[in-house]
Amino acid sequence: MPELPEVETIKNDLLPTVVGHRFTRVDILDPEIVRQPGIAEFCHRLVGQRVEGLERRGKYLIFRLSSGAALILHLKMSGSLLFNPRQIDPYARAVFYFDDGSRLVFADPRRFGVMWLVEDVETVVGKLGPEPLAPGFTPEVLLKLLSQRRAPIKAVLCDQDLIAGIGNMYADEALFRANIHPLRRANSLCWREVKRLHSAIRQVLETAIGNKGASTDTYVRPDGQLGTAHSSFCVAHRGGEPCPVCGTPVERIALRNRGTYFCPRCQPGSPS
DNA sequence: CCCGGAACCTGAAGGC
DNA sequence: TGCCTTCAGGTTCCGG
Repeated sequence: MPELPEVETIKNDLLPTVVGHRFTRVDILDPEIVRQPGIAEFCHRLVGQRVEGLERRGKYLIFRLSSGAALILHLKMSGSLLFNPRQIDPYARAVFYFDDGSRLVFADPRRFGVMWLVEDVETVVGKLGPEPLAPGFTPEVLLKLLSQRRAPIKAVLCDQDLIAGIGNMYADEALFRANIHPLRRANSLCWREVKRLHSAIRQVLETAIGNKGASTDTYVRPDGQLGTAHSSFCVAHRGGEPCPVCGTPVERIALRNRGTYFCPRCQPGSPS
């Protein structure tokens, strides 16, 4: 599942290969993947544009174009970007061709992935909360966000309008490292817990970026390599396995229809 | 506004 | 072998 570390890795991998090149052709194989504008206009306005920059915001990937417009991609749960793949991917939804002969394939088995071509990036990413790795994201900022919510802390961490980029797996990992039960109400955390959580969020995300993302499911890097971040996960996707700290079996509960993994001994307490 | 649940989608994996 | 259920989960929509 591409979350912040996976999208950051894809951005870093693609940066040297696409920046400075022009789109010469775009094939849309699944019309559902284009959210805005219509397909014909999307292709027409993209072809001929040079990529001036590549950025990440939350889980969104943003291609800055020479016209001033931007191509924005969201991989959702199962999307991947493949650069010059050897074989045709059976789940290819769109193919971009560049002026140096290279091509970029947007593949997505579950068909949730989407793209926009917009003049103003803010119309797509405008409601996102702060970047958790930006200097301005301090423990004080986190405390303020959490103090306004009484939903379970796990659900709040995954809310993109509050903090951008954290998804199911990294929320579980951050809460484990901070020794906080996922069902605790967000506004019940004390200052020490907020500081621990702030530090845990940054550690978990930075470590995962260093490991080039987590290949738990369909995620691959543009060159086809897998990320290795999942091998150092403590609880995420590890139901029944022993906690690496105390040996207690990792528990799995459902929260908002999402698997939530935690250690009942290292993350004690329940709601309230 | 806040919160929780369902829906969208499809393949893998496990049970019987 | 084959059918059925569960799991995976980012985002959006809807009802309370």
